[in-house]
Amino acid sequence: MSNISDIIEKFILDAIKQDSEIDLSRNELANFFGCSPSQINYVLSTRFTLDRGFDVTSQRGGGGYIRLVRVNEDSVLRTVLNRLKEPIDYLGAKHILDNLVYNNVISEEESDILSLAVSSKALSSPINNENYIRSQILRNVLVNIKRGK
Amino acid sequence: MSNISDIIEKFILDAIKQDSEIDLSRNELANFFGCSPSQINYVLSTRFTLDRGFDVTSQRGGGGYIRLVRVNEDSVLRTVLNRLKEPIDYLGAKHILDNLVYNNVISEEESDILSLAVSSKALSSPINNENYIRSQILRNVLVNIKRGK
DNA sequence: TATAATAAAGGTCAAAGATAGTCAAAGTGA
DNA sequence: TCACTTTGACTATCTTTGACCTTTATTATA
Repeated sequence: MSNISDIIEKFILDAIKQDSEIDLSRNELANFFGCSPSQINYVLSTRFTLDRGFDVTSQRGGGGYIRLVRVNEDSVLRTVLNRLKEPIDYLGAKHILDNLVYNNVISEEESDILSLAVSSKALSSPINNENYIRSQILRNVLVNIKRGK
Repeated sequence: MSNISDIIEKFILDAIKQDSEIDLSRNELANFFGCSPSQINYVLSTRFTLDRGFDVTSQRGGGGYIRLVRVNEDSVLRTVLNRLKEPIDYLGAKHILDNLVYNNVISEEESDILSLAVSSKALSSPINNENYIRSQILRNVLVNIKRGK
């Protein structure tokens, strides 16, 4: 039970008990616990996952940080998230969105935007390039959102 | 966190909150914040871009200045759609979304959703499969959507 | 007055610094 | 053995600085 990862996990869990969002310094933590910095990544990636209700973002460079956010868990949402571990086609996604609107998890406007964002037109791409797909999604949403208003 | 660039950014944002156009002195600013003058250029070029709705002009020589202007609302969407003909990284997208919110083209909620939808986490993918990316996007959005501000 | 020198801005870019991320290999314990 | 942990070398990203460059205004001088 006394492996460093568990100890670090407890430490972080304790820190995020009060606030639902905290900023960590990878190097400071590693230093504090006398471990390698990548150990912090290990702890985060094995214990602070989406499945367990955590979201991690970070920034490098001077003043960099690791931001940990505790995510809300709702039973409808949990079911949906489970389904979304698998690939899903547009129609399936649409059904899920309708369902979420019905259950007041998201609003109709939010659903509209999301369905544009995940339409085939937005996502089908000859090349697997993140930046390329990103601009395609935004373009698709923005072009169509104007029509709707 | 505490990197000077963020602090300077806040300072300038605050200054331009009242007037939609301000003149800055590079040297004075650098002096005030105790940083190198070129740091000011760094802040301007990374944070006060056209994508974010700012236009920067300047004059050298005695009595020189840096003029910051918020761009005209009408041209915003056109500029953005034009920009989106090219691939775009996450930070660029975020800037565009902020700008669209500022100009009332989309709401803050819509921006929040979209920025989750096009985050690196949502889009980075080992395989170029539409359905796979779709579920990833939705998952990423839904997991984070409930954190009320 | 016209021109040349100097001063007073701001611009550029590459290197150094400061973080964080990745991945594979080695270690550990049930 | 096998899964989990730990480490370190290498990579990626963002920030900060400084040396050198360009432009413009002002002052000195022929």
